[in-house]
Amino acid sequence: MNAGCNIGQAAQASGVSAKMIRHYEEIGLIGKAQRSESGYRRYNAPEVHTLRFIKQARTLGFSIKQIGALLGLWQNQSRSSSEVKALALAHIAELERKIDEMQGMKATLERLAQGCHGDERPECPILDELAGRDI
Amino acid sequence: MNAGCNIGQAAQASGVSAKMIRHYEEIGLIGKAQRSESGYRRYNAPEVHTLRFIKQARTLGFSIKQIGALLGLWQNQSRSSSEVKALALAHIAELERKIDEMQGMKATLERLAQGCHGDERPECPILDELAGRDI
DNA sequence: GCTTCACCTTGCCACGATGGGAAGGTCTAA
DNA sequence: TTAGACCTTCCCATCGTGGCAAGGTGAAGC
Repeated sequence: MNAGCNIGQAAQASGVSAKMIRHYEEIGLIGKAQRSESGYRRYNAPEVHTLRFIKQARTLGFSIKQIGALLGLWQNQSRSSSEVKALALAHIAELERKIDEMQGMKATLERLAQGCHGDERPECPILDELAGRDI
Repeated sequence: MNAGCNIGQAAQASGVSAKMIRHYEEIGLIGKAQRSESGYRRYNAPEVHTLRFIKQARTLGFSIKQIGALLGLWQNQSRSSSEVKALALAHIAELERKIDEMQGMKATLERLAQGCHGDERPECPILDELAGRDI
C-alpha cells in the first residue's frame, strides 16, 4: 500500500465497496483519483484514510451530505470543534426523531398483535385497525 | 362521494397523495381505477377505503410489498389471522432491528459529543473517532 | 359564447445509497 | 500464450415520494 493500490485493495482496506468509491468520486465527495497509465485508479494511504473516515461516518448514520461537511472540517486546520459538534448534535436529534417514530409504530403493532389470536380464524384486530376500526 | 369522486377528492379523503394513488395503480398494488368518459379516474367508497387502509399501513411502516400481502388477506374472507399476525411480527422484528441500530449510533455519538468541547478550538474527539483514533 | 381557474392526464427526472450486470480492457502467474 | 482476476464505463434497479411540463377537461362567472 505504500506504493499505492488499485480500487479493490482500497475497498478492502477501507470497508467501502469499489462501487461506492467510484460513486463518491463521481458525486464529488472525494477528489478524482490518480490513474495508472492504463487508466486504473490508484490510491495511497491518505486516500484510503479518507475512505475509512467516510466508512466510519456512514456507520454512524451520517448522510453523504453531512459527511461532505465533516470531511471539510476534518481537513480544515482552523475549524472550530463547535461546528463539528453542531453537526453531530443535529444528527443525534434526527436519529432520536426516527427512533421515536419507529417506537411508536412498534408499540402500536405490539398492542394489535397481542390482541390477535393468530390462529386459523379470520378475525383479526390488526386488519380491523388498518381498515379503520370504526367502519 | 356516494357518486364517486376524482383522484383529488380520493386523495384528500384517504390521506394518500394523488401522485401516489397513480403510482400504486401503476405497480399493481391497487386495481386500475374506473374512468370517466374524459379519462378521469373515478373512485367510490370501497376504493377510498382501500386507500385509507394503505395509508394506515404506511403510517405503521409496512412496506408496499407487505401492504400488498395485507390487502390480500384483508380481502380474503378465509384468511387465517395467524398469517396477518406473522406479517406484523416480522415487521415488529424489523423495526426493532432498526431501532437498535439507531440507538447504537446515537449512544456512540452522544458519548463523542460529550467529549467535544464545542468551542472555537479545532481539537475534536468526534473527528478523531471518525479518522480512527489510533492514527 | 368565452374566459378563467382548478383539476385532471401522461411522461420524465430527481432524491439517497447501494447493488447488479454487461461489454470490454489489463495484469499476472502458470 | 492463456486463464483468471481485476479494472474500466455505462445503464438499470431498488423504495417511496416529490416536482415539473405540456396538454386536456369541467364548472363557474361574465
